[in-house]
Amino acid sequence: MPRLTRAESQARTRAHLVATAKEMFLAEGYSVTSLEKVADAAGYSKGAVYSNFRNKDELCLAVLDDIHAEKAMKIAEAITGADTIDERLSAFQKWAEENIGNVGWTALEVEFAISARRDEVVREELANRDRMIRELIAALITAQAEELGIRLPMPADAAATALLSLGIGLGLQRAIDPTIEVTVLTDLIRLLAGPSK
Amino acid sequence: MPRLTRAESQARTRAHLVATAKEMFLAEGYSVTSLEKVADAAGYSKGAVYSNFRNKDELCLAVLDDIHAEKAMKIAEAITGADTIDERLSAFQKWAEENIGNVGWTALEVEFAISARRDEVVREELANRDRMIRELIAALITAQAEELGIRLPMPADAAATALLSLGIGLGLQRAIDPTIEVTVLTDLIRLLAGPSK
DNA sequence: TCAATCGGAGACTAACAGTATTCGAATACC
DNA sequence: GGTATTCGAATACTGTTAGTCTCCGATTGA
Repeated sequence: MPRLTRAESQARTRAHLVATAKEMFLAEGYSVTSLEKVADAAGYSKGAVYSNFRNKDELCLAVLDDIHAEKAMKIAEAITGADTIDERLSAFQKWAEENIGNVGWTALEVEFAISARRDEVVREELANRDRMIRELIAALITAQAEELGIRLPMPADAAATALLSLGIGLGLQRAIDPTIEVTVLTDLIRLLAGPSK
Repeated sequence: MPRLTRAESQARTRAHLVATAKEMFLAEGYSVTSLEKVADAAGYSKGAVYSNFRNKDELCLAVLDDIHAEKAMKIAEAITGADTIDERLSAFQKWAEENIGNVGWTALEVEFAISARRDEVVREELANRDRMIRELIAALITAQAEELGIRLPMPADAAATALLSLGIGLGLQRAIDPTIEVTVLTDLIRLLAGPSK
């Protein structure tokens, strides 16, 4: 175990806190998970949290960044391995079942968004992230439609908004009633892809 | 001013509290609105709240009941006054802009759902309400489709789930970024109605 | 008229986010 | 290499909140 410099040591602390917070936020929820519990579970005190993050919201933003990076990797993997429409659809459906279907994620995103929406800085930050995701989805849709020779029944940005909204709404309802099926997502995609059997 | 019986007096207190809480929850949010502020604003003390409601969640459920009754009236009005598809669509769009578009409502529903989901009793209650709304929407869709001679591209219950999810997701994103358009909702309905242009 | 009841008041507790202060070890300077 | 400084982390503290408990006084029923 090599001796750590102050910067390295702090980075390690920060990473520990983010990892622990991620686990607890996803499992228990944002508001019910106190900073003290997170600090305890990670083996530190509240002081460690507040010298690494301005407040609880900043910690959660770091956690969400971590989650997003992970999700982006997974979805990229899922798509690159498929060529036909049907293969891509089933790859997407599998991803959706594991992610939208897994209640914790959407719940955390939504709980944080709702609780932080009164903070103008965080609200704007979240709005930007949301816009970027919608643009990314729209680009993806356009590319897929072009490649597969599909004529979309609505503008790509509207379709992207619809798809993202649907994902959020579904994930949220599943947090209340996990028996709701995720398949509606692929139903909508099929509908967008048109009557191509 | 006639002398009130004890029961009447309590009912009045309860109604005052619900009305005040409704206003404040919608304007400020659920978690940031303390019971003491609600009680104060209504001209009572916390004791009044706790002798009329088991806890904060119960008060919020009463508020949501109140809101739902109001919304149901409005949507019924909107629909009954229209005969053609286009009239109904624009009536619905108007309703959507005033309701989904008005950020407070969705935000309150979602904030409460997320915060109360750990309470098994409330969670089940919310799940039932959600199921009933989906069934109601599904019935509405079926009736409309039949009346207008439309063949739905997916089962009515899936369409209902999609529509509700879309509404929730849209309202939620609008709580973060109010520039997002509500029109996607009617886009989806047109898509469900098929190429009947 | 008087006793029982119960809606509501208000003091209290525990848990929380966030702040202020302090401690000690890694750093930088001499 | 010793000493002063810096700064990450610990800890004691504050203000606010949901929820509890006790008490008061007005309505009720006899």
